[in-house]
Amino acid sequence: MKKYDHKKIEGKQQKAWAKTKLYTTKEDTKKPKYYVLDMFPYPSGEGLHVGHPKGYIATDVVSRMKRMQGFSVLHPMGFDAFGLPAENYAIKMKVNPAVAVAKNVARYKKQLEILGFDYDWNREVNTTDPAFYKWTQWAFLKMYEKGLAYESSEPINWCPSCKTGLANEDLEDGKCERCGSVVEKKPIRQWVIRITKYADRLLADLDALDWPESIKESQRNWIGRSEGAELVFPVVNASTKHELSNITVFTTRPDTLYGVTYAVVAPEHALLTKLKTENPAAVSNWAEIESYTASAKAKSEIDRTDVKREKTGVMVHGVSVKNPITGELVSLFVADYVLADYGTGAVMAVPAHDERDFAFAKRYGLPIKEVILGGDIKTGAFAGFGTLVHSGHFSGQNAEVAQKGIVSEAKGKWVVKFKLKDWVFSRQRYWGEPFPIMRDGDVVVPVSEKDLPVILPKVKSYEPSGTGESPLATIKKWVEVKIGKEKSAKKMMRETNTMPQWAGSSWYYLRYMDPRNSSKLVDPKKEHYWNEVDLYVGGAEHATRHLIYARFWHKFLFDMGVVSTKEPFKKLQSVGLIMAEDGRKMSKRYGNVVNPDDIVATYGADTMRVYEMFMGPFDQAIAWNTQSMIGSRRFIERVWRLGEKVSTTKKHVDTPVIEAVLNKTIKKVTEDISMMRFNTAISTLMATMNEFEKNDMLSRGAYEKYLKLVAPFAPHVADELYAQLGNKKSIHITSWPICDETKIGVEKVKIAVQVMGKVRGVIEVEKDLSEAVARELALALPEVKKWVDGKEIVKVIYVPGRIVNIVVKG
RNA sequence: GAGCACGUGGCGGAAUGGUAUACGCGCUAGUCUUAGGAACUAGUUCCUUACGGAUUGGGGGUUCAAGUCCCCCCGUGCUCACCA
Repeated sequence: MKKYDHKKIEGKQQKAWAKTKLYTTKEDTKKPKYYVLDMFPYPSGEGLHVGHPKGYIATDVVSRMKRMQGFSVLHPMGFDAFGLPAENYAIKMKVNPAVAVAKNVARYKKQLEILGFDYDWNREVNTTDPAFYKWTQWAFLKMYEKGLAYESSEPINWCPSCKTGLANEDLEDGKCERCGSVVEKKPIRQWVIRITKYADRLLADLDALDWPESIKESQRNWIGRSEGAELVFPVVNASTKHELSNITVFTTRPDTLYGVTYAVVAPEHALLTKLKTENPAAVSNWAEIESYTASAKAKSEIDRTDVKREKTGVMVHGVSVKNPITGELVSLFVADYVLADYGTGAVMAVPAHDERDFAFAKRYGLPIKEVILGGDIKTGAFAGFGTLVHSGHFSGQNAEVAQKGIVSEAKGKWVVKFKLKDWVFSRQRYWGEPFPIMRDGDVVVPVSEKDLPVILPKVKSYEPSGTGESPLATIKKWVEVKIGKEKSAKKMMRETNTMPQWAGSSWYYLRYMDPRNSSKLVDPKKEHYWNEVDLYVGGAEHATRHLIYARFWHKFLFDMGVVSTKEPFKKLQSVGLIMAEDGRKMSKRYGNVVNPDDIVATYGADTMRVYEMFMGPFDQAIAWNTQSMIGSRRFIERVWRLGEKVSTTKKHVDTPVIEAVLNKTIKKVTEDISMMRFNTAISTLMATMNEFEKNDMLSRGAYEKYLKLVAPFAPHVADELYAQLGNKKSIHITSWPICDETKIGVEKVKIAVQVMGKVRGVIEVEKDLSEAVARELALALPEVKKWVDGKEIVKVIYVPGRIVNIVVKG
């Protein structure tokens, strides 16, 4: 037998697979389908490091097994390339983003190809391809038609360095996720998507998904549903008691209404401007108030929401607010611990039972009135539900029970609020999908469907202007559109903002089903065939951004009748990060990056694949260790050498022990791959190898079955060895072995004999041995006798195939 | 501060409530080799000369039996964080 030469084998097999179009996917209605999807990469200038392919290897393993199990498998790959990272990179390298992206994509593709994945490259998509983004624009157009996309000039997060507005989801600790700059609040005209309209569905449909609980929990947290009451507090002139206006507060604890000792509005609250215009004389300290609101607004989000900061605020002198249930007048404050964009921007303060109100009241010497017995404010933001006191005729009732009555008596209404904000959808940058929107003066005119796509023009200068307009605004030829041919034709102006990076990735998985369709986003027949994504694998960092946007986009398309499922991704699996050997993140900055090209050259793609699946539990973060990888290489070499032990005579029959081991391995490996427990699948294959090596000869049939189990992990060497046995067909399109349970059962098992729970001996018996015989055998063991003699046997527990436990007394 | 994970040899880790430490790395000894390495063979949780004992972050509990279930504490990681 020749020496194992990974370079030769891997090159040869990859060529053969391409030549025979082994992985070309078809909608085969005679087969069940399986759609397994990777989160497509964002091709950066640095190329892939060994951590990136971990998830791709996993989907490759699953897809190969599924194919062998008779499924028609869709396992596609594409590239997400619009947006800030590509654009900032292009600016830095002084090249056009389109050129940089094409180069990076080519490099990524090459790096992926040498790993021997079974992607059907005929279905490749790229979000920056006009044939693709035509449908991103189309969906936006439909959202606009349905009133889900609207223009707004509310202050939004603005990154001063990237010179663009950002969505809430794009922030990390109040900083720009891309460049780390502290984000400012700035009023910018922008397109916003009413994702909040889907908040309840996004929340409710989570329950049925087969996703990691932690990711579902993050989404619930992000959507942040809370039920509570809106209560109206009249605002009155403090001396005349004359009603000037009113504020609506939102509270989840209306049962504490009797404990309200003051009220607070956010610095941005409309009441202040309203009072200033309508009743300026009612308030005596405008200067103080205005200086406070101005400084609050000037603060960055990060400063303003710092929990450790002491709470500040200013009393609004001259006005009081009236408790809607007691008629009591309490003072009004402006304070920035109340957020303008949550609830109603105004709260009723109950310092006795709310931690934040308590801190504020203590600082400003405000009254604290207890209304719930046993409500310890130190235990959390809110008191528990105890018995009400000092609460009028509600006193003595359970607080939770009393809520309803209090709300109705205060003439409040029950409402549901969400933390989720509408999606700020425009960026003042060049490298993104243009909006299919024009303007005739102030009137918004959507581009008609037949004129899609609106192609992103080539520009000389694509640096951001910082003015709130994108660089597209400077291209007069593109911005001005003539409607009609005659000289008097109307001139319209194109929208010059572009869409955010997350637009294309919100629906790309649908395009793989029908990537070249120019008349439809996806053909309904194909959509019906592939249906939802059966398995989606990617990083947990997308929990609250991509995975929320994509679910929203999908639900919208469902409402439009474009897709037939309510949810896009049936099962989600997170992939754990691969860290560098030093335990830090792999980064050029630290100089600790391991390049897969080098690993493949030295050890081979099969070794790298096996190693990454063997390292540890798939969803756990783990440090790379090149030294440890040698074990995977040895394993492959042992599989290779095992070929020498394979019997050439057809008559060879395996021993019952070998048959049992093989069938158990088939069962375990099949289960483990299905459950993404790749590390134990491989350890089982290794243990099986140890058993095989103890034997003199192995039948060809047994070896072939074993090779099939190895094939998803090490596809090149498995196919090569399979061919060396004289097979003409690729191993990857043969059928997956099935476990023969009858071959497992006959085997004798070693079971432990315990005395008082401590193992004292072992007996080798038939699996279904009767209790009486087991007891007799166990008690006959000298090492057991030693511990039992002279003592009374209280009872004997026998679990067939597992254990005998003798309980003694004395 | 809240939520969610998690804590097992020198290291990565395995274990439907049923022989803890599978599998792999490393290490030790041996074979082969001019040598080194590679490869192969054997050994490798700890204490003890041995008999035996101890052991899954610490403490308690349930059970014939606990790494696994329950309670308390300590530690680590991730996510969210003034959401009324």
